[in-house]
Amino acid sequence: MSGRFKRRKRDFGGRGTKSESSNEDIVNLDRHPPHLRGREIGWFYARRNKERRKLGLYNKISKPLGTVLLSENKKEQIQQLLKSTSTTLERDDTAFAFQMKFFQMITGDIEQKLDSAVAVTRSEKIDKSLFDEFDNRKSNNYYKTMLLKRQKLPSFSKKEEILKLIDENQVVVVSGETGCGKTTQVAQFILDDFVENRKGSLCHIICTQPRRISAISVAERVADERAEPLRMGVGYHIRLEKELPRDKGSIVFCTTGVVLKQMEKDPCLSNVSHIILDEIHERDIMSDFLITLLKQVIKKRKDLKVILMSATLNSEKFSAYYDNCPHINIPGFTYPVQEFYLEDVLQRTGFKFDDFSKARGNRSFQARMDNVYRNFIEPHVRKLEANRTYSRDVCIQLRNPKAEELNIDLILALIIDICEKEKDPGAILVFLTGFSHISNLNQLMEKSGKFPASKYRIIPLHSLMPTVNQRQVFDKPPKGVRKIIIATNIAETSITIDDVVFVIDCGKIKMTNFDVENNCQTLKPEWVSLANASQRKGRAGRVQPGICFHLFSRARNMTLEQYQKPEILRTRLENTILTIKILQLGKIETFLESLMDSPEPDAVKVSVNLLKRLNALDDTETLTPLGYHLAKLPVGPQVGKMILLGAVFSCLDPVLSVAVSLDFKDAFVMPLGKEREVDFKKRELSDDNGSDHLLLHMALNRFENEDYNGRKQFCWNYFLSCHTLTQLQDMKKQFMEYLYNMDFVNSKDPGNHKFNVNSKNLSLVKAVICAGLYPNVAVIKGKKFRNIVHTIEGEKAEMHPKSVLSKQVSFNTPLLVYYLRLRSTSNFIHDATLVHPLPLIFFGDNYTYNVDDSGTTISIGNDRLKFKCSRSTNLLIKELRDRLNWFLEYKISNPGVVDWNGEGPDIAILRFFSFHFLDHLSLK
DNA sequence: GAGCACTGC
Repeated sequence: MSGRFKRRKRDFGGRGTKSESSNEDIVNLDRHPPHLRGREIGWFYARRNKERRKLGLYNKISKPLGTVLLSENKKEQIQQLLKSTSTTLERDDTAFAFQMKFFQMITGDIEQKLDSAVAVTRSEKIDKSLFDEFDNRKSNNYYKTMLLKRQKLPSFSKKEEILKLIDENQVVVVSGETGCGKTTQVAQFILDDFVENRKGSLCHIICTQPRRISAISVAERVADERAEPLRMGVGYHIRLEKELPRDKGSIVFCTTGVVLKQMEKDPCLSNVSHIILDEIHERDIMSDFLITLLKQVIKKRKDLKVILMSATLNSEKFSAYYDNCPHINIPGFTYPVQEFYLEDVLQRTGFKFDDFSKARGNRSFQARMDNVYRNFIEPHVRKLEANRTYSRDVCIQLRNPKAEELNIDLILALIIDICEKEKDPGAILVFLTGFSHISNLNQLMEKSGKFPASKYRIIPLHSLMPTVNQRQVFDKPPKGVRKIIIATNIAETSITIDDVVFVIDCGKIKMTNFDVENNCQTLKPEWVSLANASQRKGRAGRVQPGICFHLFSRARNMTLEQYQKPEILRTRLENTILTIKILQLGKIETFLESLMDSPEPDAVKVSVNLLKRLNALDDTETLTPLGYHLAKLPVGPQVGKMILLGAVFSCLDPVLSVAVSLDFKDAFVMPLGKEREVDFKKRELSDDNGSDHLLLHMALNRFENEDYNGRKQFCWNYFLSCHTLTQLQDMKKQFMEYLYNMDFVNSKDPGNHKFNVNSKNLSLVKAVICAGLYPNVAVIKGKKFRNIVHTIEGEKAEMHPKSVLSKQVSFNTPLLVYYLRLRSTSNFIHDATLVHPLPLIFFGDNYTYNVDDSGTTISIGNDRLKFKCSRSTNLLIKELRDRLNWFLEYKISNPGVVDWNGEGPDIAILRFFSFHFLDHLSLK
């Protein structure tokens, strides 16, 4: 048995994969091939340089970044330490015991677990009490009035048909537009039917919702309709908040993620009789995942009923996916909304675009695109000309390529026009793409002088603006005052404003995508889908007939996609892959191929490779002990690793603050026009510590240490959202629960001193952040920081202006780690922490060294980061690094609270590492 | 010099 768990040469960071290039021949050529002409030559060099950068051949990363120096005194200390700890780190027996336990946890598959599924059990006593309760309620006056209202909903007329279909089939698709009442009624139909037939104890319904707010509000609504408080027959369960109803004879509204997490423990969904998946047409990852997973579950649980609910458009797709299961459509009810398009708006306002020939960026490219547009629009304009429904001017404007760009002046003209001509005093809701457009329009409206406060209430609405939580969005304004809301697509689903009568839809939406080739996320405006356009339109008809203006032509409307791309095709897949693994769904590719829409194999490969590099998956794509823990934590793998190391290094509180802020969202708000002030306050709070991540810690830490009034004041002073900070605080507590269940901590208070021995040691906290975020490393390019950095993948990137580092001018290290790189208007790194070389040398993967005439060169991460040092320094660092990584791997495989006051030799290494080393290493 | 929107026992 000895040697089975021998100290391995592997890094804690895991093995890496060699970078590959399909263009090696190009990279190696010095000059372009002679047959190329003109622009082709330029493209050749651009492409070559990009490839070279990716291979690390063409930037300063290829050279050593400096020399690592250790003082003689320090060397002496390390030698002592190595001597004193050399014999004690092999603990084969305990490690092996854990391995066996772990092996049992990760092998096996979901089929086995499903085999043990049992049907929901019946209790006649409960059946009777539920029946009596229901019978009593029928004479309750409030219930009766609510019932009258419910009976007016279109879904009520289909009640018997829906029940019959569900009774006769295991899977049913119910489709219907907003207003048909399917979300609130279908679950009640089922429950009431069971109760009335004296089998209420057999009924426990889960209904999933894609958003937290809808889960709560639907639950409250349904409980109200049943004239009972929450937690009797109706409840909800979302992350961090739950009001659960009784076990039997009840309905729970959950977010999809909650159900998926529950299925990690109980894939059979024991005790559940019906699962309703609502809003599945939105195609978010979690419901796509659940739809596929349920396909396996229902094979073994024949008594479990699945009801898929979607919008009407495309609902056949879901039915087809479930072997053409029966499908019922409920007609919707909303007030009629008249739709107008760009040509109508131009006619109405007489608006004229700028001359399109004015230079806009890359001229030749633009000229080509302009031509494409003119060819596209010409047939449509010809038709309009023939019909003579629109003026000559309108046709001229439609031919202008600028007609396809988002034009704030046009929107302003339209708003003014509505305000002048439309007698109805209803609110106007404008859909824009983002912060800058909202800000611009707001300014233009102010400057125009046509919107005095006495007659208009203008409300910008964006997730980063404090207005989101304010009442004024929903309040009906006084008589004679018109409300104008300028919003992002937050007003499409998340925020519902009832008194809207006019909608202006700019036709664009910002979408994230995952660019596999460049291994980065993108955020770019795109045309809306028909589903978006119709959702936006629907916002005008909630209380009375309305009008919707789409700012694109009818010709463009014909080309729009029906739906947005499913989320699973637009995002990184690390979390999805970990979920597949923890649910024991077998081979990653096989499961992903069985989804309704499968991600590209390359996208899967990129994510699998990162997970291997993080040492979460081994070469056979099996979870490692680290991977097992990461899959249990509801965060991305890098943030999860950071949390685990925060526990081991006893700096848990600050690391948790950073982790939850990165994974959820930071708490900073951005009132319109206060951008500079916010930046200033952020820098003040960050105290020049060279880290956006520590800033997140500072914000939460200061908040937690204040009393109620102090918190309010603090949030006000530093542009922070009290609500978000409280949520973050709750999330920290939730992670303590997880860590407690995993045995990494033995109490649930994140501030407990036992887990925060080193929390004031910010160098150590930074090192833990670095260990988590690796391999997201970048090198600052010049001596003077001009915001330009190179990632170690060889991508050129720019520091995002919101980062505190974007204003910093001098640096004591050329290295930084980051969480998010997002390509929007530029390739931006959104957040960063400056790090010294040593944490990278210790936590990076693929440590190698090379000795030649010029001395010793250490390199990290497949030769992407190089440092010079003396021979003896290299040997010491290497040995210390091996010990540390071995110990960390041991700790992860054998979770337990690290006793920092203990005298064990392993503690000696951790203590040495955290107290004596991190900032004392100089780089020349 | 810039920030679509969601979500996790």
